[in-house]
Order: sequence, then structure tokens, then C-alpha cells
Amino acid sequence: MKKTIFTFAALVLAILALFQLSKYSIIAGDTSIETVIAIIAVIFFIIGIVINKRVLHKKKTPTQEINYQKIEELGLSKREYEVLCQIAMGLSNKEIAQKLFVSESTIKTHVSNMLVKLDAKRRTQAIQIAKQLQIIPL
Amino acid sequence: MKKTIFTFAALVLAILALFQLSKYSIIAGDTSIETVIAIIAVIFFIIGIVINKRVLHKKKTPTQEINYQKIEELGLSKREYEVLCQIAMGLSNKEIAQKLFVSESTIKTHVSNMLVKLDAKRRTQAIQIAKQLQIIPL
DNA sequence: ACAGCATTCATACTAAAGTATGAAATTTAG
DNA sequence: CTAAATTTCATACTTTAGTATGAATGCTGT
Repeated sequence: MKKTIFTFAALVLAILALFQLSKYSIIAGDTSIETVIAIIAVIFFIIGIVINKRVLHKKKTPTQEINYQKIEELGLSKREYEVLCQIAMGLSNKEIAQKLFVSESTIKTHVSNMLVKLDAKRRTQAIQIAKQLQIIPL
Repeated sequence: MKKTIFTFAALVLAILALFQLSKYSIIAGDTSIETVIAIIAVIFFIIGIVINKRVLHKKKTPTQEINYQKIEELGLSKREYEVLCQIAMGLSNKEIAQKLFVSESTIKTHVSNMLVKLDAKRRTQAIQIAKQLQIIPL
């Protein structure tokens, strides 16, 4: 954060200095107005690009947003969605049952209902569809 | 493409007009040099940001690079890798067999060998591991 | 209170996935 | 050319996945 403030301050000072320099150059008559304007234009053009790049780089966290609205549209219940996520993690029904502290048959019920709602024939297809619909993280 | 050329031409004309305008304003004496420079600076700053945004937007194709070296490290054969990709697409063994014009038992063999090499217990886990290793597209 | 939904579980069944083993044909690299 | 690896396929078997049905419990909104 300190670095950001320092950089910003330095930038402002540099710009002010540039302004003064350009003014004196024009008054002194050894530089045309067009040249000064062109230089200023190029410099700020570059500054614009650099700052934009910085900003975009900051939010370069490809955290795939989850489409919660889609989950509701599909009518997926909380439990069904939990099971779907565990399936995507590569767990078996038995493992999911242990993780969620329920019986395997319960998981089977959830899986079966979830498959119908996602219009999938297999759990692997459910994973594929869920990723496409962006309802589970990549 | 025509739109790009037209936009670019319009931009250049606008800039030239701006230059002339600023020159006359200064000569006429009803605008200070500082003001003109400031306006130019802001305009080019914005132009820089806009152009940068356009360029970055073009290559906004997050085409996940596939780590082919990793595939070799794992000792996955061409066929095993093909099968892995089809599994990730959500296909069953039977469907994969039809797609690759071989018998289902052949696919089973490939799957079994692939699972060992990926150190996975199930095909869903294989998908998960393969994504982590970036050997299949997201 | 009660209808509706989600969650839980069981049993019984079918289908798909995965393992093990053996073997033949093909490709590839030395 | 030969050895090693790949690809192919089959059979038999075990395990996991998925379907169908029925039922009990608990929560929620009207």
C-alpha cells in the first residue's frame, strides 16, 4: 500500500514538472506547441495503458463465479447440490455418505434426483453439465 | 474489419482537429497552455485505457494450455489419453467404444490402465486429477 | 393444523464400472 | 530384424452406480 502511495506521488510530481518544463520550453521559443502537445499525448497514452494493465492484473483471480440463480432454476435442493459437488471432487457414494454422515442409500437417492434435474445419465455427465452451467467451481 | 479502419480514421481526424483547435485557442489567447495540455492529457489517458481494454478483451479466450509433458511423465498412451478425454466429456464406456470404433472391453482395459497411471480409484477422480494436472481442457 | 417439500433410510433390482488374466495383432524404437 | 510397447479383444468376476418403490421424520408457510 505504501508503495502505491509513493508511486502515485512520484507520478503527480513528474507530471507537474513536465507541465512547468513544457511551459518554459514554449515561452523560451525553442519548442513548438505541437511538439509539446504530442509528447504530452504520448506520455498520457502510455500512462493510461500501464494503469489499466495494473488494475486488470489485480483482479486476475480467475475465481469462477458460481451461478446460484441457475441452481435454483434447476430446482436443486441444498443436499443434492452438496452431493453434486462431492461427486465433482471424485468421491464415491460411500465416501460421500461418510463425509455427510448419512447412509449410502440416502446419497443414492440424492444422486438419482440430481441426475434427473441436470438431465444427465451418469455422474460424469453431471459434472460436465454442471461445469457448463457454472454451478460448480472449475 | 471495416469498422476498425473507420473508427481508427475517425480517431486520427478527431486528434488532428483537436490539435488545430488547441493551437488557435492558444494563439487567440482565450485559453491558457496549461488548460490545453491538461485536456490533451486526459483525452489520451482515456484513449490509452480504451484501446488497452479492447486488446485485452480480444484475447480473453482462457484457453487452458494442456501440459503435454505431464502426459508423457505419467506414461499415458495415446489411446489411454483419448479415453480419458471422453470420460471427462461424460461418456460411458459403451459410448466411447462406439466413438472410437472398438469394443467395450478394449475401453475397459484402457480405463483400468489409465486409472493406475493417474493413481485414481474411479473415473470421476481421474477427471479431477487430470484437471489438476492440466492435462485436459477445463 | 396441514399440505408440500426436503431429508432420511431400506430393500430389491438392473446397469455400468472396474479388476484380473490371457492372448493375438500391430507399432515402434534400437 | 527383434524386443518392447501398444492396441485390441474375450471371459469371468467383483464392486459401484443408478432405478424404483415405499415410508418415516422434520421443517415451512398459509
